[in-house]
Amino acid sequence: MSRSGAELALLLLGAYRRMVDEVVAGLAAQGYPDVRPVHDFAMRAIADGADSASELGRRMSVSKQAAAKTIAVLVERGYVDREADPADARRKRLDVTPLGFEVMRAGEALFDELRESFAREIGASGLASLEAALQTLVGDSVVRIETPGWVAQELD
Amino acid sequence: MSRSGAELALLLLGAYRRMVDEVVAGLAAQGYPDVRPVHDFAMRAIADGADSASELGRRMSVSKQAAAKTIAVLVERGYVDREADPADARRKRLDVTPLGFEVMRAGEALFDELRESFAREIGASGLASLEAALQTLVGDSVVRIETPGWVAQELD
DNA sequence: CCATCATAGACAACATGGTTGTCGTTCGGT
DNA sequence: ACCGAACGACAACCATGTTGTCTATGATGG
Repeated sequence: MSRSGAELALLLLGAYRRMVDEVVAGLAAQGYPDVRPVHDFAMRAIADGADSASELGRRMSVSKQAAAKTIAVLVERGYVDREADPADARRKRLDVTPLGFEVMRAGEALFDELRESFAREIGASGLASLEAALQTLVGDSVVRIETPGWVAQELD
Repeated sequence: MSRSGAELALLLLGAYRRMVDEVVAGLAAQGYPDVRPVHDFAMRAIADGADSASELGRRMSVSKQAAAKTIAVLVERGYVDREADPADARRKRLDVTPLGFEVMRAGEALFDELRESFAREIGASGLASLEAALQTLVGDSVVRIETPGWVAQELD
């Protein structure tokens, strides 16, 4: 084996960074500046039913305080709406705004374009085996991230 | 195409995180707590001739101030030595200590073990195609990171 | 020889994205 | 009616980066 394990890690990180950097740059070019991956991720979770900061924190495996900071950014940019929950005075209900959905759609489109350009570079079958290999290696951890019935962690 | 571009990005990130998390945990178990990837990277650069904070910053594409903070951590933990440069009173010469080399060796071994366990999971040929595909996708960006004759950027 | 410019590093302020801990308020189950 | 659990707010802190400013030193060219 000529390649080292550390190089493999750098390759994985490099490929991820290439995707994320291009999508962030693409969104910025479309008038959505400074949209970080965590913002997109949080909006998806909110759209998917995480309607409170505590719930969002559980889904993203971060503390509710960290989730609240992310939410504050999204609210400030108009991507998420935050209003009192009539049914529970402790909660502030969260909703993704039309603008937020715009960003999510634009991000998805950019990611998909990027994936298609990958397919052109390494071939459709090459991409399929790449994804299959990665799926085997990461096991179900990606699935776990997207599982709606999130397993609550020890945070808070 | 059933899979989305965003999922591909998550897979790449997940695989990277799996490697890094296991190596960090392994190093901690061997008595090197809190060694972050950036620490290993910085030590490699220092061992490779980046003997000042400014030079290290250039090689890692971060500001010299950020490099100096990383160096401060490494010095405090005894992984790097820092002493006045007799030939240039502005500089503080950097050297990786024997303890630092121990950490680097341990990290390499853990990364290589992990890569071998990947080979068991997806086969040696599967790993080879994975690496080839990633190399194609990232282009020369990884090479650029390791290039000794680093292209100075606009930082500072 | 010396004026000027570039560089090294120290220090401060700040941003981002996390963490813990504490607290008041509200909800819900016994 | 109570008490525990949960929500959100607030503060303090950490890690890792950024700028910007400053001093000391080195290098270069007239």
